[in-house]
Amino acid sequence: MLDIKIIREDPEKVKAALKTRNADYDSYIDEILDIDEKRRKLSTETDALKAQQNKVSKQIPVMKKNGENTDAIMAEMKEISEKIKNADTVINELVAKQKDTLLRVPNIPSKTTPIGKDDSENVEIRKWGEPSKFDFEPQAHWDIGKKLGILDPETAGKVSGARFHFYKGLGAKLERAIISYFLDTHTENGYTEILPPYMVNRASMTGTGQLPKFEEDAFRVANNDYFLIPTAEVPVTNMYRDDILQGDKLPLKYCAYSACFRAEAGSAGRDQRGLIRQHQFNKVELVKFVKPENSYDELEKLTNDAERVLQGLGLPYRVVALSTGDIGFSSAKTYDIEVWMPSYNRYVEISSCSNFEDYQARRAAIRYKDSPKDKAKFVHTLNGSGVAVGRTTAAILENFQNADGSVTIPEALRKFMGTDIIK
RNA sequence: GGAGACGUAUCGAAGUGGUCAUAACGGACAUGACUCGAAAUCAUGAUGCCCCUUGAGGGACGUGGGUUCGAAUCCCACCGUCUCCGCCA
Repeated sequence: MLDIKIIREDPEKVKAALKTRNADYDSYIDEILDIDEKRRKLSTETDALKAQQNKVSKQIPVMKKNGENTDAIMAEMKEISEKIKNADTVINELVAKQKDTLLRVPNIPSKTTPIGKDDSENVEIRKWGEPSKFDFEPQAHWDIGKKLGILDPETAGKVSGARFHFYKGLGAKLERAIISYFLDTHTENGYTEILPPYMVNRASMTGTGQLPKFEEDAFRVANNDYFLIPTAEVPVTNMYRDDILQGDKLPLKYCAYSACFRAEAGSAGRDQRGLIRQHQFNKVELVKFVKPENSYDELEKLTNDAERVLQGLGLPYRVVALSTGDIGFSSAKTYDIEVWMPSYNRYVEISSCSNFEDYQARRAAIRYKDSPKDKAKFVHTLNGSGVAVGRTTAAILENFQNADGSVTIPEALRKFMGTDIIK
């Protein structure tokens, strides 16, 4: 959520900044300002009435004690009371409308985010390793998985539906090994491990920015107002919703494995085969709560921490800075890490590392104080996949496949797998 | 699922319709005294948050409604916590 104060101060600047997202929020900003003006005017008038009400309410018991008649003054107060009630109803409506509109306006991109209309204008920052080369015709991971008997989307189609998978035997064990390897690496690197709830309430989904605008992307539980989490970012970031943290405890660093659930509305036909786009997938997420002055350094570190696990597996990847037209709704700056995927013959997103600055913190009211006397300030929140597990499985199957259809297990996973090859 | 209790500052907690939410009382915290230093003790002191046209302004007692001239206090709904019973991995 943007600070209403900066919108009030310089609406044109805000509008211009949002236009770099290749979208137009002018009407939202105008509406917010219009409501704001009405609200402030009415609020000031009503506050004066309330001041009078408070004053007289203190006089009434004194008058009664002195045996004076209060009928006239109470009748007068009843009128004021009515006026206040009516005005408060209107104010509440205005506040709700303003908040709802404000919640639908995305974050302002960082000045360091490259300007661009969409993903075609993302900027490659660095590469690690070289795209895998084969002296045979490489197969896609869905074919490898099927032949090895470790991936079974057909049965999942019967049991659940499209975009679900059964992992079997060493396939299931590989997924579990990757999760363990990721978590071990991050905890050794100073992140505290969290296993969060997979269902959260509406306030949490609003806090991180999934609601109110993107409800169709989420799975909602029918008999509760709960949502299946699209990422562990949601429960982990909301751990501190409405809290004031101690400044000397920052930065807080968490890593969390969770299953993730996405409706994938609007992606019909894309990535139909394999593990790339599923309704349910596994992911290890990194989340940080930091002081504003450090947040961009922390973003670099967080991205490096995510890269570390790919390096450990020997998977070739590149890092790109997303352009203003491609960054997510809540983000000010995002680096995507893309792993080389032979079946796509290109790099495919496996992690997205973002600095939200105070956008989520303001929505979720996550603040900190350096000392008890200081004014509470919003923290900056960051998160990034560390990294997507299903896509890692896919990348391992494809990049480390052998001519005979077997797959070599990366060294780092062998202690979890108990084998060096799936065949 | 059934029954009951409870949600007030950093924590415990008092207040159960009015002129103590500048929130009693206690702890924690800060400063000082005592001490080689600490603990204990004594003294003093500060303390949150939100809104605005910054005023001897307004809001805020889990959240949202209602009753009333006036609600932390009474009523309703919801959320959460705890205890007992039932069920259950």
